Amino acid sequence: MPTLATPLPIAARSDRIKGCCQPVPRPLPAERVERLTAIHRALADPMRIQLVHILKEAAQPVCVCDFAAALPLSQPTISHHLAKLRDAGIVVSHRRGIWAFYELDPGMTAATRQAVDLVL
Amino acid sequence: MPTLATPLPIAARSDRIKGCCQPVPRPLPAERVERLTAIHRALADPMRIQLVHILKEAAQPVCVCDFAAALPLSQPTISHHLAKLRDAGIVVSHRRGIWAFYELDPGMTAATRQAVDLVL
DNA sequence: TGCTTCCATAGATGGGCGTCAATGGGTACA
DNA sequence: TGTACCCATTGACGCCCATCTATGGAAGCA
Repeated sequence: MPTLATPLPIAARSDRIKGCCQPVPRPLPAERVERLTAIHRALADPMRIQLVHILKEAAQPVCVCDFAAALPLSQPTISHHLAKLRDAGIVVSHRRGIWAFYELDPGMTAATRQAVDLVL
Repeated sequence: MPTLATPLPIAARSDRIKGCCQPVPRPLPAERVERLTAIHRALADPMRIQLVHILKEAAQPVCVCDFAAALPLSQPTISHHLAKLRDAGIVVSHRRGIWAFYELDPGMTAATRQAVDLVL
Protein backbone atom coordinates (compact mmCIF):
# COMPACT_ATOMS: atom_id res chain seq x y z
CA MET A 1 0.00 0.00 0.00
CA PRO A 2 2.45 2.64 -1.15
CA THR A 3 1.66 6.19 -0.23
CA LEU A 4 3.52 9.22 -1.42
CA ALA A 5 3.53 10.85 1.98
CA THR A 6 4.14 7.88 4.26
CA PRO A 7 4.91 4.64 2.44
CA LEU A 8 3.81 1.66 4.49
CA PRO A 9 5.53 -1.74 4.62
CA ILE A 10 4.52 -4.11 1.91
CA ALA A 11 3.11 -6.52 4.44
CA ALA A 12 0.72 -3.88 5.77
CA ARG A 13 -1.93 -4.46 3.17
CA SER A 14 -4.41 -6.61 5.03
CA ASP A 15 -7.36 -4.65 3.65
CA ARG A 16 -6.15 -4.71 0.10
CA ILE A 17 -8.47 -6.33 -2.40
CA LYS A 18 -7.76 -4.66 -5.71
CA GLY A 19 -5.17 -1.95 -6.15
CA CYS A 20 -2.96 -0.68 -3.43
CA CYS A 21 -2.53 3.07 -3.35
CA GLN A 22 -5.51 5.30 -3.97
CA PRO A 23 -9.09 4.89 -5.11
CA VAL A 24 -9.40 5.21 -8.87
CA PRO A 25 -12.03 7.48 -10.41
CA ARG A 26 -14.96 6.06 -12.28
CA PRO A 27 -13.85 5.18 -15.84
CA LEU A 28 -15.11 7.26 -18.72
CA PRO A 29 -18.29 5.94 -20.39
CA ALA A 30 -17.53 3.53 -23.21
CA GLU A 31 -19.33 5.72 -25.71
CA ARG A 32 -17.24 8.74 -24.81
CA VAL A 33 -14.04 6.71 -25.01
CA GLU A 34 -15.05 5.40 -28.39
CA ARG A 35 -15.65 8.89 -29.74
CA LEU A 36 -12.34 10.24 -28.46
CA THR A 37 -10.47 7.25 -29.82
CA ALA A 38 -12.10 7.65 -33.21
CA ILE A 39 -11.07 11.29 -33.47
CA HIS A 40 -7.46 10.59 -32.63
CA ARG A 41 -7.30 7.50 -34.80
CA ALA A 42 -8.51 9.54 -37.76
CA LEU A 43 -5.67 12.02 -37.27
CA ALA A 44 -3.01 9.44 -36.40
CA ASP A 45 -1.64 9.29 -39.93
CA PRO A 46 0.82 11.69 -41.59
CA MET A 47 -1.01 11.82 -44.89
CA ARG A 48 -4.35 12.57 -43.25
CA ILE A 49 -2.66 15.36 -41.31
CA GLN A 50 -1.55 16.80 -44.63
CA LEU A 51 -5.04 16.44 -46.06
CA VAL A 52 -6.52 18.33 -43.12
CA HIS A 53 -3.83 20.98 -43.44
CA ILE A 54 -4.66 21.52 -47.10
CA LEU A 55 -8.34 21.85 -46.26
CA LYS A 56 -7.62 24.36 -43.51
CA GLU A 57 -5.60 26.51 -45.88
CA ALA A 58 -8.03 26.31 -48.77
CA ALA A 59 -10.64 29.01 -49.17
CA GLN A 60 -12.84 26.76 -51.28
CA PRO A 61 -13.65 23.04 -51.34
CA VAL A 62 -10.74 21.06 -52.76
CA CYS A 63 -10.92 18.66 -55.68
CA VAL A 64 -9.59 15.13 -55.17
CA CYS A 65 -7.24 15.56 -58.10
CA ASP A 66 -5.52 18.41 -56.25
CA PHE A 67 -4.90 16.19 -53.25
CA ALA A 68 -3.43 13.66 -55.63
CA ALA A 69 -1.19 16.34 -57.09
CA ALA A 70 0.01 17.45 -53.66
CA LEU A 71 0.74 14.10 -52.03
CA PRO A 72 2.94 11.19 -53.07
CA LEU A 73 0.08 8.72 -52.98
CA SER A 74 -1.96 6.86 -55.51
CA GLN A 75 -5.48 8.08 -56.18
CA PRO A 76 -7.21 5.11 -54.48
CA THR A 77 -5.17 5.66 -51.36
CA ILE A 78 -6.17 9.31 -51.21
CA SER A 79 -9.78 8.34 -51.68
CA HIS A 80 -9.34 5.88 -48.84
CA HIS A 81 -7.96 8.52 -46.48
CA LEU A 82 -10.66 11.02 -47.36
CA ALA A 83 -13.27 8.38 -46.60
CA LYS A 84 -11.68 7.86 -43.20
CA LEU A 85 -11.85 11.56 -42.46
CA ARG A 86 -15.46 11.64 -43.60
CA ASP A 87 -16.40 8.67 -41.39
CA ALA A 88 -14.81 10.50 -38.46
CA GLY A 89 -16.98 13.54 -39.07
CA ILE A 90 -14.07 15.76 -40.03
CA VAL A 91 -14.81 16.43 -43.70
CA VAL A 92 -17.81 16.40 -46.00
CA SER A 93 -17.86 15.78 -49.74
CA HIS A 94 -20.11 16.67 -52.62
CA ARG A 95 -19.85 15.92 -56.28
CA ARG A 96 -19.91 18.48 -59.04
CA GLY A 97 -20.06 16.80 -62.37
CA ILE A 98 -17.37 14.16 -62.46
CA TRP A 99 -15.37 15.84 -59.73
CA ALA A 100 -15.58 15.34 -55.98
CA PHE A 101 -14.88 18.24 -53.66
CA TYR A 102 -14.01 17.98 -49.99
CA GLU A 103 -14.13 20.56 -47.23
CA LEU A 104 -13.96 20.60 -43.45
CA ASP A 105 -17.33 19.64 -41.99
CA PRO A 106 -19.05 22.87 -40.90
CA GLY A 107 -21.05 20.86 -38.36
CA MET A 108 -17.97 19.45 -36.71
CA THR A 109 -18.19 18.48 -33.04
CA ALA A 110 -16.51 20.85 -30.61
CA ALA A 111 -14.04 18.12 -29.66
CA THR A 112 -13.34 17.37 -33.30
CA ARG A 113 -12.86 21.05 -34.02
CA GLN A 114 -10.38 21.31 -31.20
CA ALA A 115 -8.43 18.35 -32.55
CA VAL A 116 -8.40 19.82 -36.05
CA ASP A 117 -7.20 23.14 -34.64
CA LEU A 118 -3.99 21.35 -33.61
CA VAL A 119 -3.06 20.91 -37.26
CA LEU A 120 -0.92 23.92 -38.13
CA MET B 1 -9.97 21.95 -64.60
CA PRO B 2 -13.09 22.10 -62.48
CA THR B 3 -13.95 25.35 -60.82
CA LEU B 4 -16.70 25.85 -58.33
CA ALA B 5 -17.90 29.07 -59.94
CA THR B 6 -17.64 28.20 -63.62
CA PRO B 7 -16.76 24.60 -64.37
CA LEU B 8 -14.87 24.33 -67.62
CA PRO B 9 -15.05 21.47 -70.11
CA ILE B 10 -12.77 18.59 -69.35
CA ALA B 11 -10.97 19.07 -72.62
CA ALA B 12 -9.95 22.60 -71.60
CA ARG B 13 -6.93 21.55 -69.63
CA SER B 14 -4.15 22.20 -72.06
CA ASP B 15 -1.99 23.80 -69.39
CA ARG B 16 -2.56 21.09 -66.83
CA ILE B 17 0.51 19.34 -65.53
CA LYS B 18 -0.32 18.15 -62.06
CA GLY B 19 -3.61 18.83 -60.37
CA CYS B 20 -6.54 20.51 -61.98
CA CYS B 21 -8.44 22.91 -59.75
CA GLN B 22 -6.53 25.17 -57.42
CA PRO B 23 -2.97 25.61 -56.28
CA VAL B 24 -2.27 23.56 -53.17
CA PRO B 25 -0.58 25.13 -50.15
CA ARG B 26 2.91 24.16 -49.18
CA PRO B 27 2.76 20.90 -47.19
CA LEU B 28 3.50 20.98 -43.49
CA PRO B 29 7.13 20.29 -42.57
CA ALA B 30 7.82 16.61 -42.04
CA GLU B 31 8.95 17.22 -38.48
CA ARG B 32 5.72 18.99 -37.59
CA VAL B 33 3.65 16.23 -39.20
CA GLU B 34 5.60 13.63 -37.28
CA ARG B 35 4.95 15.37 -33.97
CA LEU B 36 1.23 15.77 -34.61
CA THR B 37 0.91 12.17 -35.73
CA ALA B 38 2.75 10.95 -32.64
CA ILE B 39 0.39 12.83 -30.32
CA HIS B 40 -2.73 11.46 -31.94
CA ARG B 41 -1.32 7.95 -32.25
CA ALA B 42 -0.58 7.95 -28.53
CA LEU B 43 -4.22 8.78 -27.78
CA ALA B 44 -5.73 6.56 -30.45
CA ASP B 45 -6.38 3.70 -28.04
CA PRO B 46 -9.31 3.29 -25.63
CA MET B 47 -7.18 2.03 -22.76
CA ARG B 48 -4.71 4.89 -23.06
CA ILE B 49 -7.65 7.32 -23.03
CA GLN B 50 -8.70 5.76 -19.72
CA LEU B 51 -5.17 6.01 -18.36
CA VAL B 52 -5.04 9.72 -19.19
CA HIS B 53 -8.48 10.21 -17.68
CA ILE B 54 -7.38 8.61 -14.43
CA LEU B 55 -4.30 10.81 -14.34
CA LYS B 56 -6.36 13.93 -14.96
CA GLU B 57 -8.68 13.08 -12.08
CA ALA B 58 -5.95 12.11 -9.67
CA ALA B 59 -4.57 14.71 -7.27
CA GLN B 60 -1.36 12.76 -6.76
CA PRO B 61 0.85 10.57 -8.93
CA VAL B 62 -0.79 7.19 -9.52
CA CYS B 63 0.77 3.81 -8.78
CA VAL B 64 0.90 1.23 -11.58
CA CYS B 65 -0.96 -1.26 -9.43
CA ASP B 66 -3.93 1.12 -9.30
CA PHE B 67 -4.07 1.28 -13.06
CA ALA B 68 -4.04 -2.49 -13.06
CA ALA B 69 -6.90 -2.52 -10.58
CA ALA B 70 -8.95 -0.09 -12.66
CA LEU B 71 -8.54 -1.59 -16.11
CA PRO B 72 -9.24 -5.08 -17.47
CA LEU B 73 -5.69 -5.55 -18.70
CA SER B 74 -2.70 -7.57 -17.66
CA GLN B 75 0.11 -5.77 -15.86
CA PRO B 76 2.60 -5.98 -18.76
CA THR B 77 0.03 -4.50 -21.12
CA ILE B 78 -0.54 -1.55 -18.79
CA SER B 79 3.19 -1.06 -18.53
CA HIS B 80 3.32 -1.10 -22.30
CA HIS B 81 0.64 1.60 -22.60
CA LEU B 82 2.27 3.79 -19.99
CA ALA B 83 5.55 3.54 -21.86
CA LYS B 84 3.78 4.68 -25.01
CA LEU B 85 2.36 7.70 -23.21
CA ARG B 86 5.78 8.48 -21.78
CA ASP B 87 7.45 8.24 -25.19
CA ALA B 88 4.85 10.67 -26.49
CA GLY B 89 5.71 13.19 -23.81
CA ILE B 90 2.34 12.92 -22.11
CA VAL B 91 3.32 11.36 -18.77
CA VAL B 92 6.41 11.09 -16.62
CA SER B 93 7.28 8.35 -14.14
CA HIS B 94 9.44 8.06 -11.08
CA ARG B 95 10.07 5.14 -8.80
CA ARG B 96 9.54 5.16 -5.06
CA GLY B 97 10.88 2.00 -3.56
CA ILE B 98 9.50 -0.89 -5.54
CA TRP B 99 6.59 1.13 -6.85
CA ALA B 100 6.37 3.23 -9.98
CA PHE B 101 4.24 6.35 -10.04
CA TYR B 102 2.97 8.13 -13.10
CA GLU B 103 1.62 11.63 -13.57
CA LEU B 104 0.87 13.97 -16.44
CA ASP B 105 4.06 15.58 -17.69
CA PRO B 106 4.19 19.12 -16.23
CA GLY B 107 6.40 20.15 -19.14
CA MET B 108 3.92 19.02 -21.73
CA THR B 109 3.93 20.76 -25.11
CA ALA B 110 1.11 23.19 -25.71
CA ALA B 111 -0.19 20.98 -28.50
CA THR B 112 0.02 17.91 -26.31
CA ARG B 113 -1.75 19.74 -23.52
CA GLN B 114 -4.54 20.69 -25.87
CA ALA B 115 -4.93 17.09 -26.98
CA VAL B 116 -5.01 15.88 -23.39
CA ASP B 117 -7.63 18.50 -22.56
CA LEU B 118 -9.97 16.68 -24.93
CA VAL B 119 -10.11 13.72 -22.57
CA LEU B 120 -13.10 14.33 -20.32
C1' DT C 1 20.91 -14.80 2.41
C1' DG C 2 16.54 -16.05 0.95
C1' DC C 3 11.79 -14.90 0.00
C1' DT C 4 8.22 -11.89 -1.51
C1' DT C 5 6.36 -8.16 -4.18
C1' DC C 6 6.22 -4.89 -7.95
C1' DC C 7 7.41 -3.46 -12.44
C1' DA C 8 9.70 -3.79 -17.08
C1' DT C 9 11.21 -6.42 -20.97
C1' DA C 10 11.17 -10.24 -24.40
C1' DG C 11 8.88 -13.36 -27.44
C1' DA C 12 4.75 -14.93 -29.77
C1' DT C 13 0.28 -14.28 -31.86
C1' DG C 14 -3.82 -12.37 -33.93
C1' DG C 15 -6.03 -8.37 -35.89
C1' DG C 16 -6.09 -3.91 -37.94
C1' DC C 17 -4.23 -0.54 -41.14
C1' DG C 18 -1.76 1.77 -45.12
C1' DT C 19 -0.63 1.04 -49.71
C1' DC C 20 -1.05 -0.32 -54.51
C1' DA C 21 -2.89 -2.47 -58.95
C1' DA C 22 -7.04 -3.65 -61.04
C1' DT C 23 -11.78 -2.92 -61.72
C1' DG C 24 -16.30 -0.67 -61.89
C1' DG C 25 -19.63 3.19 -61.89
C1' DG C 26 -20.78 7.60 -63.47
C1' DT C 27 -20.37 11.99 -66.09
C1' DA C 28 -18.91 14.89 -70.08
C1' DC C 29 -18.23 15.47 -74.82
C1' DA C 30 -18.02 14.30 -79.85
C1' DT D 1 -23.35 5.53 -79.19
C1' DG D 2 -18.75 5.58 -78.14
C1' DT D 3 -14.74 7.43 -75.89
C1' DA D 4 -12.27 9.82 -72.33
C1' DC D 5 -11.93 11.12 -67.75
C1' DC D 6 -12.57 11.17 -62.53
C1' DC D 7 -13.48 8.86 -58.45
C1' DA D 8 -14.78 4.87 -55.35
C1' DT D 9 -14.43 0.02 -54.35
C1' DT D 10 -12.19 -4.47 -54.17
C1' DG D 11 -8.57 -7.75 -53.27
C1' DA D 12 -4.01 -8.63 -51.90
C1' DC D 13 0.20 -7.81 -49.39
C1' DG D 14 3.21 -6.23 -45.75
C1' DC D 15 3.75 -3.97 -41.54
C1' DC D 16 2.57 -2.19 -37.12
C1' DC D 17 0.13 -2.73 -32.84
C1' DA D 18 -2.42 -4.57 -28.76
C1' DT D 19 -2.43 -8.37 -25.98
C1' DC D 20 -0.86 -12.31 -23.46
C1' DT D 21 2.54 -15.62 -21.08
C1' DA D 22 7.00 -16.12 -19.40
C1' DT D 23 11.06 -14.20 -17.59
C1' DG D 24 14.26 -10.92 -15.44
C1' DG D 25 15.60 -7.03 -12.41
C1' DA D 26 15.15 -4.31 -8.30
C1' DA D 27 13.68 -3.25 -3.71
C1' DG D 28 11.79 -4.44 0.96
C1' DC D 29 11.59 -7.67 4.78
C1' DA D 30 12.70 -11.75 7.84
